[in-house]
Amino acid sequence: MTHPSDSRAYFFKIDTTIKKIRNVLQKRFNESGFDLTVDQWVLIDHVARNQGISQNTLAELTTKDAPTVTRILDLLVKKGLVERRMSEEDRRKFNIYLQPEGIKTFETVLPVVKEIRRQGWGSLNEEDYAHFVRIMDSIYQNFSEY
Amino acid sequence: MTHPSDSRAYFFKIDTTIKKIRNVLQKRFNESGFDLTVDQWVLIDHVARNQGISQNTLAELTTKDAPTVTRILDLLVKKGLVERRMSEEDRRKFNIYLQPEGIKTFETVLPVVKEIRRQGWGSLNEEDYAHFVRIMDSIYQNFSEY
DNA sequence: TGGCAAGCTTTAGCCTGCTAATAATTGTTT
DNA sequence: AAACAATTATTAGCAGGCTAAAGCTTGCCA
Repeated sequence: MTHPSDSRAYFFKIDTTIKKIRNVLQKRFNESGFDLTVDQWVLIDHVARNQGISQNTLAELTTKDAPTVTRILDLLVKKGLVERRMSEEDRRKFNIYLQPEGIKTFETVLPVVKEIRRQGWGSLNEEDYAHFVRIMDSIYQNFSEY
Repeated sequence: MTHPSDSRAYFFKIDTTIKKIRNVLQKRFNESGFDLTVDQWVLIDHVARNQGISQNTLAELTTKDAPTVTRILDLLVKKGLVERRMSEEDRRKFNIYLQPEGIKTFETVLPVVKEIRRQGWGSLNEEDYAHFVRIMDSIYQNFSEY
């Protein structure tokens, strides 16, 4: 291999790693009795930190597309974790709020997620993190034209 | 942030990066008139390099699950790119082969994929690649118990 | 003011990822 | 040899990612 990019390895490695992370999260959720998918958690996490956020902004922050946000919110509403309120200023928008049950879920799940994050990072250090961020951002930027 | 793992940043960054890569690949496929999804390409790539491979092995190599491999192969067979042949030694297995049309597709698409790999890696160097591999493998290993 | 473009959300349709269950075949064990 | 376990692939069902198109609402502009 003359240059790293000649191998499919780096696409594959990223793909494999994120799959692993998602699997571990989901399994831990299931073991813990959380009736929640990883992506449902991602939305809850963002809503908890941005009560009243619009679906649009939610989509931007999570890099999910609008239809996906709609569907995940449908499920969360059905579970009673989240509420859509018509925006006062702009009737095209919904403001999304956690219901009491959603707040409870957030507070219950967050420590578990944090623990998994720590476990995944393991003994990697600040310098590794700097490398990681620099490399991932670089790849992203190299595709910024798209 | 006292420790990198306290932030959701690294899960998110990996997720965002792989999404970006997939989007770029798919758009370039579409622009180039390839009637092919990224995951269909991944299977073609592996079959091209391992003619006669079983679906099971294909699943392992691509870290896809068996049902997904079944469905993607169904599509590739329908497109006439790939062929399932019953295994002689073990009638539970299929051996997968590229059809002439599939070989043509492989040879046409490969240069485009290579170009995108190079573009994504940009001016990152061998040392960066070593960091990248070490960090991603480390994360994966930290979850190896699962 | 009336019309038209732009923005927010939803719907529909396809593809992929995951689990659980099933069918068919092979391997093992007694 | 017969029963049982393991392996390979498929089917079904739910969830999420993507695009395209539609319905409302808002903003702009003539």
